Amino acid sequence: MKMVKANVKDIYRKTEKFMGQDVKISGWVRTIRASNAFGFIELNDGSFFKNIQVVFESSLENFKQVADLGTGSAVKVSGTVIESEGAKQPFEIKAKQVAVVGEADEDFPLQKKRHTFEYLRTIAHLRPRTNAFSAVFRVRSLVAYAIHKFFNERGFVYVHTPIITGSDCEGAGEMFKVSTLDFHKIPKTSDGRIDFSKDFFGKETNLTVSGQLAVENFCVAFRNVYTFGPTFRAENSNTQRHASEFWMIEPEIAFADIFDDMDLAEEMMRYIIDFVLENAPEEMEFFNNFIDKGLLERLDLVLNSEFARITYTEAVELLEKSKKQFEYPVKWGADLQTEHERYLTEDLLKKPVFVYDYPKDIKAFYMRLNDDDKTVAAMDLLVPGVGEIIGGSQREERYDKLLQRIEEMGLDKDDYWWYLDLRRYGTNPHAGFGLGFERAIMYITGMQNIRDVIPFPRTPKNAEF
RNA sequence: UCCUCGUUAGCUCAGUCGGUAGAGCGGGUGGCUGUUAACCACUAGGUCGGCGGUUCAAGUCCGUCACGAGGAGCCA
Repeated sequence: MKMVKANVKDIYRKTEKFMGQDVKISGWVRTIRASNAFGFIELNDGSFFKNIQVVFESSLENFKQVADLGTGSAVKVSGTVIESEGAKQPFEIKAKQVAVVGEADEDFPLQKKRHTFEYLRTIAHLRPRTNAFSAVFRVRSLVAYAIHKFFNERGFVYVHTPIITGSDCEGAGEMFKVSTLDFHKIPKTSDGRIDFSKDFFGKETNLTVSGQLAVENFCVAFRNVYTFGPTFRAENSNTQRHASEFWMIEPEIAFADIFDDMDLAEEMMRYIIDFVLENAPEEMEFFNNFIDKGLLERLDLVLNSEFARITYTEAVELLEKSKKQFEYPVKWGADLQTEHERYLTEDLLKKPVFVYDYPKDIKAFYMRLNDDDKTVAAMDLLVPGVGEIIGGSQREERYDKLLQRIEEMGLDKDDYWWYLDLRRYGTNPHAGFGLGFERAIMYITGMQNIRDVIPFPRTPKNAEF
C-alpha cells in the first residue's frame, strides 16, 4: 500500500478519506503511555489543536527506545489509520515504524498536568507546546487574518505608519527613546541639554505610541484606511491588561461622524467573533471548557444583539441612579473609573457598550468639540471581563477649533504643523478608533492576562526571550 | 508609581504553639496485553527567594531588598 504524507488536521477533517490508508506523519510527543507489550503516543504535529493517538507494539525493532521517550520528543511515524478501540478518540494510527528524530531531555519542563500561567511565562520558549497556548496563538493568528479580511472586503487601504516617530507629540503617554548616542558620552549643547543634532536622525526620536496622526494623512487620500502594527508605551503599568509592546488596529474613515465610527467598530467586532467561531471551533470549545465557562454563551449574545450606546452623561446618571457604593464617587466631569466601567458593562447592561460624548477636559486635543462646547465626540467600547477594548473619536476637522484646543492644552502648534495642514487642504469630517489587538484576543478567548496572549510579552522589568 | 498578598523538591502545594522538611505529580529502576493526567512497587531529589535582626533554637517572629501575582492609576 502506498504511504502518503499527511497532517493531523486533514485526518480529523477528512477522516473518511484516510480511514484504512497508510500515512506518514511527524510531530512532537505530548504524552506517552507504555506497557511491555504496546504503548500509546499522543502526537501533535503542529497542524491542528488536537493530538492524534499512535499505537505501537513490541514488534517494533526499537520498541524499548520508543517506549522510553519523554514528553516533547520529535518523531516520525508511518502506519495505518484505523478505528480506535479506545473510547476517547474515533481513530488512531497503528504504527509500522516510529523513527526517533530528536529526543527530549528528561528535564523537559512541561508535564502532562496543569501548570500555572505564571510558571509557563518563565518558560515562554516552550509554552506554545501546551494546549492553552496552542489554542491562544492559533486564534491570535486567525483574528489578525479576520481583521485584514474585514477591512479588505470593505475597500480599506492598509497603511504602514512609522514605528520610529520624529516627535513626541503623539500625546498618548511615555515613549521609548530611539537613539544611537553613546550613553556614556552624551553630547551636550552649550546650555547643557542633550544635543540631538548629533543623534542618528538629527533630532529626538521615539517608538510610536499610535499611528493615528500619521494615518489621518492617508485617510484624506484613500478615504478608508487602517493601520495594524506594533505600538509601544513606556508606562510603568502593572496590570493584566497592559503591555509595553502591543499591537493595535487603527481604522480612519473620511466623511464620517462618531456614529459611523461606532457602526464600524461594532460591525468589525461581530465579524471577527463570527470568523473565529467558524474557523477555530475546537479551540473555542477548549476555552469554553477550561478557561472561561460562559465564553461561548457570551459571544453568541454579542453576535445576536446590538451593542448598547449611551452618552457619558447618561452613563453618569445610570451610575448615580444605581445607588451602588463605589470606592470613587461618580461625578460629571471626572473620568469613569475602572469600577464604574465594569459595573456598566458587566452588571447593568451585561453586554458591550459604547460610551460617547465625554467632557472635553478629560480627552485628547484632536477630538471634535460638540455644539454644547462642553463635550467632545469621543467613544470607548467597554466589554465584560476586559473593560476598555476600543477608544476612538470623531476628529476635529475645523482648523480654528483645533488650533484653539492645541493652545488650550498647552501644546506647541509648531509640533503639529502637518497635522494642522490637513485642516487647510480639503478638510472633512472624519473619525477613527484604536482597537487593542491583545485585548480583543483576551475578550474572544476568555484569557485573563495580556501576558498570556502575546508570544513573548514585554512588561516593566520583563524582556526575557 | 501606590495598596494588598505571595516566594518551601523540577512542577503544584502542605508544614499546627518557634524545636533542624512532607505529599502528589514529574525523573530514575522494575512490573503490567487497549491506555486516556494509565496503573503497581521501589528510589533519588531541599542554601525553605537574598541579606540582616530577635531567640538556647527561625521555613515559622521582625526589618530590608529582589522577584511574582491581584487591585488602583495611565490606556488599547
